[in-house]
Amino acid sequence: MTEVAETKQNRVARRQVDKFEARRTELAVATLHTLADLGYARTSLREIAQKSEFSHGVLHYYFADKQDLITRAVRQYEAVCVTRYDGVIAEAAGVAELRDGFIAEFFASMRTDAPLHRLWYDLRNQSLFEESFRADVEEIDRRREEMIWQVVGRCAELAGTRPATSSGIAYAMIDGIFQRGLRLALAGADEEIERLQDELRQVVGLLLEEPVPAS
Amino acid sequence: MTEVAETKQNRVARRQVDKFEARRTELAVATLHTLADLGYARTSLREIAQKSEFSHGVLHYYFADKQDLITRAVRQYEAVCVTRYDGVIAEAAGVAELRDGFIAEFFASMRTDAPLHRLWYDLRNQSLFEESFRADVEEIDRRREEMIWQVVGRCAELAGTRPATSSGIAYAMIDGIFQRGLRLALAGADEEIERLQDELRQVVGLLLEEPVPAS
DNA sequence: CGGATTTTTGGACAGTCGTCAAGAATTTTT
DNA sequence: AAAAATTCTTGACGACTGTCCAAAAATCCG
Repeated sequence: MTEVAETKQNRVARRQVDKFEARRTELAVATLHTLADLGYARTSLREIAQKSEFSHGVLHYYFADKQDLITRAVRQYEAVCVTRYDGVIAEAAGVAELRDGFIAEFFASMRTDAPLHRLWYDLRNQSLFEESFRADVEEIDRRREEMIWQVVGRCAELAGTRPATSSGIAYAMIDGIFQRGLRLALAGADEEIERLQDELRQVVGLLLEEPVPAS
Repeated sequence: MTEVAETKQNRVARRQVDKFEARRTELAVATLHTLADLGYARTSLREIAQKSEFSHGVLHYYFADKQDLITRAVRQYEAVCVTRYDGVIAEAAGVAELRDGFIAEFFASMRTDAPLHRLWYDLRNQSLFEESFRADVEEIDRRREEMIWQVVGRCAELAGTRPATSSGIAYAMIDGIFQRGLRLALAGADEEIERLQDELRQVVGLLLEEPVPAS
């Protein structure tokens, strides 16, 4: 009996926990949108609440403080951001296909999720001033580097050669290009983006060593 | 007589204007230091005044509002930042010398002026959220791109070849590498910086086309 | 249904912010 | 040295912030 009662209690407890967690992610999503719209400096709890369907007081029912809420939102972002090229990597059969698929995805997300990306760079920079996010930001940055490195590594594999640079440098350069594209996208400079896209194709070439001719 | 009196008035007026301008730059410097220390989000007028020898009220005597003050500080930054490689470019006699001089300067300023650089990236990102700085930021970014392009161009010249990329891409990639180095520097990861420095030498090579052998 | 629990609201709080203005302090001019 | 113009300080203002809490509302459960 006790056991049955306990499992029942457990079931109830679990359901409540799930509900609680669901609302937490719901509010974290609203937070992410607000941050993407206004930037870190201008985002207040009342603005966040206004983007959700609740009042500002509820945020302290589900989160300890603003820090806690934003940290959660940042982790939410990670899930979205780091699996972007997995499909292309798995499916592409040749270097050219992988390169072009990667670039297509690269620029598509640059345009579609522009506000979210500018938030990422905002938070990464913010973490250079405050300790608080640093751990999470560094974790996400590591994942992003891995992601890029998988693309470059697979490219090299398909081309029968090796990457010309280290993982860190490759990521740094491609990230720099992404930032530039993002700024162009937010400025609406479409034709310049076209040019950038063409040039990125060449850069991917630079990142691979010349294949050694079979002796 | 009237003319003499006028020139005297003019002299007085000019002296007052100069004094006024001198204090403005003095306060703009204090603003720049505060921004570099705290970041844009945390910088308040009272904090700025505390870093100067005046009280917070004086800021509104010399500047219309916070916007005005920060804009002035940003322009102050530009003057410091954009002439960094001029000496090396002018003096270097060969590719290797220019490349190594550039890289030395690159990493020296990354370490010495780390707080100022993280501020630059903070403001550049901030301008993606607010209209206000955008014009000034874009102007500075253009100057930075030119600066890098002069280095790459001169390298190519000395090597008897051409740059392998456009100005925009070269800047984007090198800027990405700088940001990575900056993050490492602020984290105190000295040995990783060493590695990055070595790798940058190779990257500069990648930015130049292979010299065409004389036919 | 009716009591217990969870969830949500909306206002109050202490603090900080940018801005401003009245007047003290200082410098300049006569 | 007196008068005039300037530079600077100080305190106040309204608005906004994160946080907290009492009470209303909604939900759950016997």
